[in-house]
Parts: sequence; structure tokens; C-alpha cells
Amino acid sequence: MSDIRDVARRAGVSVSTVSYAFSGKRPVSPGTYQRIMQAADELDYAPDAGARMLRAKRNQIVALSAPLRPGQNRASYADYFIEMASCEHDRGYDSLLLTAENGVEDIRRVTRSNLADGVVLMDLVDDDIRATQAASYGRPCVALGLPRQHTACACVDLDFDLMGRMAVEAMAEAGRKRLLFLEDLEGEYRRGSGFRLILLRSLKTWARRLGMDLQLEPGPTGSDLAYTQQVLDIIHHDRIDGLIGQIRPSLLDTVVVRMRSDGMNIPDDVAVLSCAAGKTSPTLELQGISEMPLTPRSLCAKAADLLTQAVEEGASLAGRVLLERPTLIDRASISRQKQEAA
Amino acid sequence: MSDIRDVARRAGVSVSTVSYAFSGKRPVSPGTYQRIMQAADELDYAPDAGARMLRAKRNQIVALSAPLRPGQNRASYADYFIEMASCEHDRGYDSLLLTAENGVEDIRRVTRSNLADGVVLMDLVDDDIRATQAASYGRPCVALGLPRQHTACACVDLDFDLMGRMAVEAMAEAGRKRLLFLEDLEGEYRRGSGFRLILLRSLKTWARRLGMDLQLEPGPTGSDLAYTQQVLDIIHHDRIDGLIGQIRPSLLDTVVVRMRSDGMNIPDDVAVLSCAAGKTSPTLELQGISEMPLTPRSLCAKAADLLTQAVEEGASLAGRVLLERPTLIDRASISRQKQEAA
DNA sequence: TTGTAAGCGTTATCAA
DNA sequence: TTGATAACGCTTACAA
Repeated sequence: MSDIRDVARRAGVSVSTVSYAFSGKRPVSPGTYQRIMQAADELDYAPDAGARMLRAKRNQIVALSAPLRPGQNRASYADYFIEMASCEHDRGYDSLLLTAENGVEDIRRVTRSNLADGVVLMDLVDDDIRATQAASYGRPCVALGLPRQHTACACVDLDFDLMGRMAVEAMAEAGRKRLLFLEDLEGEYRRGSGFRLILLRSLKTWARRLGMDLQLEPGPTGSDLAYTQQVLDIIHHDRIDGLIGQIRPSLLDTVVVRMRSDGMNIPDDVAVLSCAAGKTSPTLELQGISEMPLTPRSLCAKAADLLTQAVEEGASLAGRVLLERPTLIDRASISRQKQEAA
Repeated sequence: MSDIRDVARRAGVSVSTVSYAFSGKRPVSPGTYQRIMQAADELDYAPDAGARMLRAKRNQIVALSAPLRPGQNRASYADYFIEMASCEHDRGYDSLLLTAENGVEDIRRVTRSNLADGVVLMDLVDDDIRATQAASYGRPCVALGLPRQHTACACVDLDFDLMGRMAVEAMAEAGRKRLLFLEDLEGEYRRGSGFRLILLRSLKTWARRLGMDLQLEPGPTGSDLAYTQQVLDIIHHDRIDGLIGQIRPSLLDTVVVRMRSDGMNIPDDVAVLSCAAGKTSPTLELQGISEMPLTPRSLCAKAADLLTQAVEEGASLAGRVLLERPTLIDRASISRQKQEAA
């Protein structure tokens, strides 16, 4: 590969002019610029990342800490780091994917060696060590989630506490008394998945405050149909009149179809709301089920903006919290008259 | 941050000794080594990635080209690049996640700038430009898939051609005549997803050769139950006696449960085989359904080994093809007596 | 508008 | 076993 001097020679200019032509940090006359770019093209020149890093101390690389853990719902997980990488790319950054279960060590390695300009934490648990250790990275750090301790990093997330409240209040306004919450995969709660626990806690709190009954149904383990049957039994047996689901849309859809063929009316007999179902779902839309979707794209964009600012303008991220207000997409499955969207 | 000279000074040795102590490329006496490591520790020293890159021309970084495309089944996609990153990590490499839809440009950027030591291509389509352009990267490249043109890169994949043959032959041996293939999400075929098309073609070829009927059922678009009902209708109407599914396990499970409650016997009335269902599935195991699982972990490990070899020993990858033999996990859902595992 | 030259922090060669 | 030192390719302050 040719280097900057080959290009300079060929274009008949000095190396600094070539450097400035590429970085744009100094004006270069149009003619000179043209000659340089042509020479670079002919020589198939690209600036060496190592050399650039060594001098400039900025590499346009961020670390994406996405630890692999047993019991993870990978399908919904994937959305986040794909979107995150894509958002970073839009802002001129490449993403280093760190998947080691103990994230801290890897993050330290890539930040201390000046490989990564910033850090994004994904899949946070309530007592996430990666967040508590954020101060030691020496680089801006933003968490896609809301760990308990977050003094040294920024946090971006949906406001799951509010989501729980909104869900319960919507049910209350529709006159519901006996709620059933369909949990996501059991492993997720056991391992302490941050947002799932926040939502769950909020649901409990608000159900209690509003004097409603809240029953929990653990996520499906065996066959969809057996699960569905069990849910139907509970609805009948315990006279459930409000269903809030964090299960995957296709499964909630099955539950709904079976409810209807069992003669139940939605929302007259049972109100149904899908929570955190992974984007807005065509299947649920078809069934007319209201939902409060997750918004990976928008959250990742916000996180990326925050991080870029911190990296490029030195803005401090410590302790900043950005909670996005959940949206209730009302399809009249909670009460007949549409409620106001949040 | 302190640099190598600070460490050298503190340990009372020269910089080169410190360098060798870290790289291990030259023996260092135990006492010296100790002093150096302690000094490094006290100073919180870590070698600068940029400087190291500039000199050594190797960065322990690979590029993972994982383009985002509309119509992708992200759930199954995710498994691959998570595993890939994890395999690379095990071998001492970090992974750069490239998600731009036009992968070639990004790959060129990170290889020509000496950022990445090697390239892994994921989610290949039959006429994948990334593979045809592999020679222009100037770095070893391995594809996780089998694009038509692959003279400049290595290919690692399950042998989906053989998988199709094995599936059809298993059905033939069990005396089946009329097969139904349950396709994955429709979008995947339309966009030309490599392995799905190879499997489909192979199924068609072998069904024809063995004089069997093969009918195709497009992937589910609406509700699981509507889809299931439609499949049942077809089985009845067309007297299907062999079912091969590439749909997600939970959905095939639903189909199977409904078949049984409809009075069908598996395998006596209809033989059932799950193909490419994403690892081995607990749900299908419970139902006693045979499967030929995907093997992300093992494929990624092979790809990583190949790439590491090429990067570290200069082995050429051009044109190498590594096809893994599919495994038939026989749970007696094709014929009563177990068949020999492949 | 352009050029000169001093580093950046490592690695590796050569010498001791 | 260890040390001194010249690269590596680029960026940027300073000079013209």
C-alpha cells in the first residue's frame, strides 16, 4: 500500500497538504485538492488507521458491551446492538462488539489502550458492575438501560416505571379489577434483567395503589398451545378482566385468538394490552390489540447522540438520565372508546 | 496515561525490555519481569493500540460484515454474529461490527486502512458482491455461507445441499410420497438468502429424483393459529404424508400439537422433520420431533480458526470450502424404528 | 495557500 | 539477558 508521501509526490505537493486535504482542517485550493484526490485514487491510498490513531488520539470507534448471558432472550437483544451499530455508523463511528460475560475487563482493555473513544452498555441488570465501574474507563460511557448506580455514566431508556403506571391506569380507567401479567421468559427475571424488573415492580406498585388485583404468569416453557390453555384457564378461574403481556407478539396473538374462539369479547370481557413487545407488531395490529412498543431505534439514536457529543465536545455524561415516554398505541382493546394516546 | 517509558524508568530497565516483557517475543528474566509488571500496574499502564498498530501491522481486530436488510429474520441472524464475536474473542481478536447494507464499501475502508486484520462475511446471498469483491480487500476473508462466486474467500457452512438430500431420502426410506415443505419467512427467499435457497433447491431436486411430490407452503404472515389451520387443511386435502419444516420451532410445535389433536399419528400418518430450526430445540425434543439443527457455534469456530490461520500464518483462503455435514437427530418422528444418525 | 519538521508510543534491529 | 535507537505513517504547530 502506498502512503501519504507517495500521494504527495504524485500530486506535486507536500504531505501536510495531503493530510489537510483529507481532514478538511485547513482550506486547500480546488486545483490542488483535485490533483491530490486523483493521485490518491490512482494509488489506491487510504490513511493508515494506526498512524492516525497514534497522532490524533481519536479513532472513531466505540465499544458496544453486549455480554452473553445464559437465559437471555436473544431475539429481542439483537435488535438493540444492530441498531446501535447502525446509529454509530451514521455518526461516523465503527463499533467494537464486546461479548465477554464479564464486560468490565474488556471495556477497560479497549479504553485504556485508546482503541475506543466511548462505551455503550447494553442489557443492563439492576446492579450492573459495568455501570458502577464506568468512572474507571476514562472515556464517556452511556448505558442503554437504567442500572441502580449510574453516577459515572449517562442512561438512556424507555421509562418503564411510567409504562407500568400507564398500563395499570389504563386498565383502571376501563374499570378493570383483576389483572393478569404475562411475563417474558423466566430466565430474564431470574438473572435480573433491568427493564423487565422495573416494569414488573411498577405494575405491582400501581395495582396495589389503585386497589387492583395483579396476578403473574411465568413465561412459556413448553408448547405454545399448552401455555395458551393455561392462560385461558386462569382467566376463567380467576375472573381476570385485564391482561397485560410481555410475551412475544406471536404468542399473545395465539392467546387472543383462543380467547375469542372461546367466546370472550375484547375488551368487554377482558381488556388486553401488549407491553414492551419489540417494536410495533403487524400481528397485533391485525388483531386490534393495543400496545406500548419498545423503541430500539429511537433509544439508540439518543444514546449515540449523547456519546458523540461527549466524545467530540467533551460534554460530561456523568449521571445524566434520559427517559423516553412510552407510547400507548390504542386499538380499542382496553376500552371501547379510544383513550388518549400518551 | 503513562507510556512505556514511564514504566521503563520506574522498573529501572529500558523500553525495549518492557516491550518484550509484554509481547513475550524475547525472554525476560523473572526478576525483571516482575519489576516491570509491578511498575506497569502501579502506573495503570496499557500499551497504546494506535502505536502498536502502526508498528506491528497487526491489530487483533476482525471485521464482521453483517448487513442489515429488509425482510431479514433477525432472531436467527443474531445468533451468528454473537457467536462469531465470541469465537474471535477466544482467539484474541476483537470484532468490528459493520452493518451498512452495502458492505463492500465499509469492508474496504477498514481493510485498506489496516484497521482490520481479516474479514468475516455473514448472511450471504447467492450473488453476494462482498464475496466477488473479496480479492480487493487485501486481507483474508471467510464467508459464513456459500455464495456462487467464492474464488477469493473461504466458505464455511452447513452442507444445505446435503441436508435437503438427507431430508428427502429419510422421507423416502419411510415410504413417503407426498411432501410438504414449510418455508421460513417469505421475505428471506425473495431477497435471495443463500442457505435457504440452497436447501429449497436441493429438496426439489431430490424429491423429483426419488419420484416424490413436493409442495411448498410460504411462511406465516398473520396469526400462528390461522397458519396452522391452513397447514392442516393442506395435509388433509392433499394427503400429505411427510412434513419438512424450516419455520421456527415454536410454530412447528403448534402445528404438531394440532395435528395430534386432530387424530393424526406421527409418524404413521405423517412423518415430520424440522430442518434448520436454530440449534437443537427443547420444545421439539419434548414433542419427539426429529430435527436437523443449525450449528452456529461450530460453524463460527471453524470460520474463526481458518481466519486466524490465514492472518497469523499467511495461509491462503482463496477458494477453500468447508461444508459441515448436517446431523439428523432422530426422534422417531419419520419412521418408527430409529434411523441411523447421519 | 502551502511547506517544513517535530513528535505520537511502539517494535525490532543491532550491539553489548 | 539487556540497551540504544531508528523506523512506522500520520497530524499539526510554525514558518513562509
